[in-house]
Amino acid sequence: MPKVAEAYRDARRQQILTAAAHCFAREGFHRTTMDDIVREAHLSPGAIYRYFAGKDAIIDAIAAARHAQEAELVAAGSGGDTATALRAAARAFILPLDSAGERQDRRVAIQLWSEALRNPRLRARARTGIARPRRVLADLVRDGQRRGDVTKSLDPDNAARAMIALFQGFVLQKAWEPRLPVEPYLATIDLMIMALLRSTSDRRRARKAVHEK
Amino acid sequence: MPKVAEAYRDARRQQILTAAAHCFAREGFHRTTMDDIVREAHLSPGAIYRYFAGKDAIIDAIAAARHAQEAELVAAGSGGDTATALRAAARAFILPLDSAGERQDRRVAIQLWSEALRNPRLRARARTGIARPRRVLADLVRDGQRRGDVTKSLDPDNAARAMIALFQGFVLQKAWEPRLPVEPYLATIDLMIMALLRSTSDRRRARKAVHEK
Amino acid sequence: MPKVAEAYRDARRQQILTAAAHCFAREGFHRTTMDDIVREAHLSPGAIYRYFAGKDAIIDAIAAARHAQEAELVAAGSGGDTATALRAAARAFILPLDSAGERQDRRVAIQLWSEALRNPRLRARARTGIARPRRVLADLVRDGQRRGDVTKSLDPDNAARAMIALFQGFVLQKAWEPRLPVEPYLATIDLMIMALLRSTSDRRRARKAVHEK
Amino acid sequence: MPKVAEAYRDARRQQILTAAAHCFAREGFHRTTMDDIVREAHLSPGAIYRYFAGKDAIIDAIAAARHAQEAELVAAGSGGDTATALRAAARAFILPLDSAGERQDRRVAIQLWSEALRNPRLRARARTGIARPRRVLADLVRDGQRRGDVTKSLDPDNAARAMIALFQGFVLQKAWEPRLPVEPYLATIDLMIMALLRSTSDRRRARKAVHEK
DNA sequence: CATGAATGAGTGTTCATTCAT
DNA sequence: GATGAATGAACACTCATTCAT
Repeated sequence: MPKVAEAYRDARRQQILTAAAHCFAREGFHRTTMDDIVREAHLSPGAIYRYFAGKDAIIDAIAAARHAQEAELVAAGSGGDTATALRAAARAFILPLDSAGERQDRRVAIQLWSEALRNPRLRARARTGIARPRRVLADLVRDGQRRGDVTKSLDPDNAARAMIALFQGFVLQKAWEPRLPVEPYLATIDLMIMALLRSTSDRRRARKAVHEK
Repeated sequence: MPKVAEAYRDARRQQILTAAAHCFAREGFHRTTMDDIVREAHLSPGAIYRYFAGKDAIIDAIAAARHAQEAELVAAGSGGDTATALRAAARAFILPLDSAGERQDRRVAIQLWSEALRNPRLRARARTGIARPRRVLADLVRDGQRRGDVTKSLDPDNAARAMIALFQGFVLQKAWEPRLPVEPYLATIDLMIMALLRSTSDRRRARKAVHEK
Repeated sequence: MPKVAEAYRDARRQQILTAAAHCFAREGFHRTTMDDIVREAHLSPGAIYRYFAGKDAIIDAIAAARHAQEAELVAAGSGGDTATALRAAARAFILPLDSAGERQDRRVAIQLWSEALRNPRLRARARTGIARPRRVLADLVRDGQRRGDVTKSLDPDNAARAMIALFQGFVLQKAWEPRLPVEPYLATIDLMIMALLRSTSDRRRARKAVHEK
Repeated sequence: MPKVAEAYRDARRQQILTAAAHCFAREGFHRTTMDDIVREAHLSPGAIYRYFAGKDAIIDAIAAARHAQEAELVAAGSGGDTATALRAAARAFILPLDSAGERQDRRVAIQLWSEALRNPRLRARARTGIARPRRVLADLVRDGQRRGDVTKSLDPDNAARAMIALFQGFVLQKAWEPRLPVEPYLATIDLMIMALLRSTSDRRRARKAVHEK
């Protein structure tokens, strides 16, 4: 396996994936023909089949790339206190939604949600793709609970699910209404995070105050 | 336009829509052929085209039915104080997700999310289908703010968006993992609602306490 | 066979034929669906099949009606000398081509020409439909030859064919260019007829003159 | 655009057109299925669609080929005196009608007449396809008039129309009765041509004779 | 390795005709 | 007789994939 050849292969693969992503975002998986991708990638049909087993393999590779990218995002939101970490995570995911590239990728992602219902491979990817962020977020909640920032009554895993849902739902809503502003939503999420944290600390403070009386 | 004939027509339409929904949930819009629907509905191709202009019209009719049904759900969650109303709404939407029928419908709904990206008619349906619940929820928040149950700093519309997102995201996660239990998630949402409300009342109480000093 | 019922039947048949002719002229045989005819005739599909065995039977009946009508036209052009009779025939056929009704019928007729190529029944109708006019015209030529108005060297049957061709070709050209004026063409045919007649009489006169010298 | 590839493409196109023409002559446009053409051309459905956008495009290409071929025929009949030129033109068009290949093409042509009624593209082709021969023939008549061979009272354009009609009508009649002999018809046309020419010269001669008296 | 012409099963849809009411 | 809902074979066309060059 010579290094050069491998780099060449990767470049070609990337070229195809980029072209395919464009087409998919524009027309959807099923309305996009292999010929569309061929044209967009400036290649020949035969060439594409040297790099991917078929249309499904391309979709799968796109899903893989997406999840890899998301894993990096998750890693970013770490360090600091609970509130800071959660808010950083929210920012990391939601702010990019206003960039054109991300918007395109998210249109594809929504289609992957749908495909995952029928395609076991994609479903597995979707599940594990979500598992990692969920674990990270749940750990953050657990940390907060240990520090006393967050109520013990909050189930870390379902809280993580909820945070992810806040993101997924907004991705969807923004895909349907691209001009939807991002900041107010982010502010709302911040408020929710703070409410969850403050409510406990307030209570603690309140309890403290009572004790001090 | 005799009553009987109209009722007959509606019954046939429903028969087709039910069959189509089954197929769509099982195989997806694009992998479902008209012939699949024909077989499932125990009809002939020609018969179907008497009632729907084509496959797209069937999908559209399913979307319309879905949104009509959802509108009813929203109406249910009204009356009582802010917390009760919000929790009722959450229950109304999330609890049914464990029933087989709803699960099937939600699989179709997720595909509609995806289709709405490219199909303007469906996108319009998606937007208006979400607009009504959003208004109801936003009004609930506004009511809470008027009563002093909810911080003024919470933007009602974006809070409503967030609550809808909490639902949409969970629909998605549950579609990928059907055995995912519903109650813990609901409990988590309850906690979030209470946090938002308590935090303000706590603060008020805290402020009061300060004044009383 | 009661008279009333028979008249009723004929009226219904005519109603269907008229509707069909409209559709055929507008859309052509093959693009016209039975449903089009049903709608245009304000009847039900079943009703039509009580009067005609099928679409082909309707086309056939239209062809029959057309040829019957043409047979009447031919009968009109009789009596008087050769030139008068021929010119009358030309007028009888060509002048109506400017009327809207005839234009519609001719559009249908041209399609019948085409159908006759494949449909033996229609071909037989086309042949016999043309046979009668041809005989009448050929007889006219023969009369002229007997009177000495027309050269003996003119084959009566082929002369008749030529006259019919002059009509058929013009029907076609006018169908493609509906605004094409009819009179100049008629004048041209008149001139051709006169030329054929004069040429022989002139020659005779010329011969006479030589003899008289 | 390499020469070889272009030649290859043209050969394939021709192969399809030939196969289609066979089918159309045999069964008519509408009774011919794409599958018939596919079988006749020894190709696959997909292959055909690489070369033609659809059935209509094939019909259109056949019409184009036909008119191109006809344009060549017209060019042939030139030079010499009026009578010779006209008779040559008549021969060029009518004599081939006895060959099997031409007979097949004419069956298709008659269907094109019919299609042209509803298909604007084909109608345009029919009109311009006839316009050129008409101009050539009209010019011939005009030349004759200038030389004094033809009466000034003959309208050149309508005379040309008449000659074309003589051809079109005969094409039709021969399509219905393939055994119809060609020569007697040609002889009849010759006589008509000579009558038109002689009548004027005779008259001139007659006038001369009167003057000489 | 690359090309792109060819494949052919499969798609959504139509429409002449039938027949229970 | 009349209706019009239902039939289902047939159609034009598509497109993921292959493979000779």
